[in-house]
Amino acid sequence: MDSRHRTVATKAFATLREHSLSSLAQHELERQIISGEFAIGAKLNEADIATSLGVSRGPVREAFRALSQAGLVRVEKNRGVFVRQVSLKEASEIYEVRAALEGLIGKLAARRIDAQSIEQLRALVQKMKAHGKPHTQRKPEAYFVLNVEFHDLLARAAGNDALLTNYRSVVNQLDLYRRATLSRSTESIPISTRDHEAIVDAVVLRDEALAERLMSDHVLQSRARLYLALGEPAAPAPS
Amino acid sequence: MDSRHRTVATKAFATLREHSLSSLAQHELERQIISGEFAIGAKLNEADIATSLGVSRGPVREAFRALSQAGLVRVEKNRGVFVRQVSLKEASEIYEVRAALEGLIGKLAARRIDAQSIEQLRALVQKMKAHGKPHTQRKPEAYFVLNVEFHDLLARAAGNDALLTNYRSVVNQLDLYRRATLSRSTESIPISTRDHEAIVDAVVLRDEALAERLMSDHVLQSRARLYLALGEPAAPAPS
DNA sequence: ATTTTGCATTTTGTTGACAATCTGCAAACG
DNA sequence: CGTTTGCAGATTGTCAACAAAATGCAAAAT
Repeated sequence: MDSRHRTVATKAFATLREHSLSSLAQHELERQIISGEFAIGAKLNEADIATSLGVSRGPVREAFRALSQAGLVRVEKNRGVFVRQVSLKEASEIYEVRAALEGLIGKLAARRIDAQSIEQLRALVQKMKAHGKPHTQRKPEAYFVLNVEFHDLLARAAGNDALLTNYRSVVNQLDLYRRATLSRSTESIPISTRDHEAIVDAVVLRDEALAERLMSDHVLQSRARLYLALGEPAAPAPS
Repeated sequence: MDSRHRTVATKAFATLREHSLSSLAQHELERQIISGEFAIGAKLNEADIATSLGVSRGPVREAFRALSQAGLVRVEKNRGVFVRQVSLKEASEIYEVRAALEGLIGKLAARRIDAQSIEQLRALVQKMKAHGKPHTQRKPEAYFVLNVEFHDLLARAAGNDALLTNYRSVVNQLDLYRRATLSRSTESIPISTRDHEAIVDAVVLRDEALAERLMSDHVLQSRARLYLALGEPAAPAPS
């Protein structure tokens, strides 16, 4: 037997041994929702999804329940499951929660980040800087990915699993709103990059209070830019 | 037919019309877990629970998935579902997240609380004060309930649904730890009551920064008292 | 022409049955 | 005596069938 094939088979075998079909379905659906393979508000048909995943409806229904609790889908009894629509008001509220969590991430990362993570942060900031230069016209989508990685790296560096879990859940829900409004491009790359450099500096200097404030403000400024881009009359009252 | 019976039947009918058996099972199991009807770490047998709820195993399995996402149970493939055990380390991390959320709750409540909620807050504080007086020996359990209501009332007054949802989830998970260690009595009623009065004052005066700081510190002091009661050598480094 | 009614189809909700896995214990083995 | 092996029972994982509800559409009624 070809060892390459045997390896693949072994991996699939190991995966099925430790994960149930429900959890596989849950993670695959989460990936598809976040990556945009389902439209916002789209109806998720149990039978179709079960067929496409090669399982029966039971595991799919279980996955739906978990995704509902995670805030990624909305369940209507006897009507179906839909990719969650996040309204502007909801997004604004979620941004406030995210700002509080990111503040804590900044504070804890400044306290606990290690040398390797600092290097990775700096490398990410350099890559993002390149995207800000006008002559190098690259995809804004690529910048968005780098930005997500920057924030997730800091969240991991904070060394608090409960915080990391809550943070990721909140970010996922905000992504639903961003996708619905195609407002990823409201990111102002030069401003965002300046923020990121200041944050890295504060973290490296172990200035917990500064890192906390910079992170929180960074998120609230994102929210403000969002309102501005939408031409909304007024953002929520400033703090 | 007795109108009293008809009313009961109508209510049950209406409930079944809008809620699926899975969501009913989910909420009932959540109630039982939080109220302590299941021991911490206890194994939840699908068939037994299905029988006791009068449904089949399907809806129970769906409820388990949601509860797992909510952090109330732990699922082990082919082994079963268990009431989540929260370790001291995890509890400490969750406390940090809660402090950040409560800080935001304080800030937003100071901004938006209405007169009625203020009255309810003050009534709760008065009730809690009565429990602190030595001559009136009442159950510490009763104080615990009032304390929960105080914090939940403030969380509602913050006027941010995403914040409220996250807050309640975090509090539920901390309750699992408190129950495991029987550490509800580590609450120092006089200190806690002084904190509460100061918080209400700050909120009523619309001092957002002060309310934010008081709420956050209040939670972190609870965590510190927890470490003290356990005789742990050192709480995490102060901020 | 618009609304309403009734029916066929589709989709979801729930259940019971079957397959796969784990657990506990006892017998066999070294 | 301790370890291993091999059942037998119990429990979980998955599936397919049935029941209940919603949807879409066409025919009938106003």
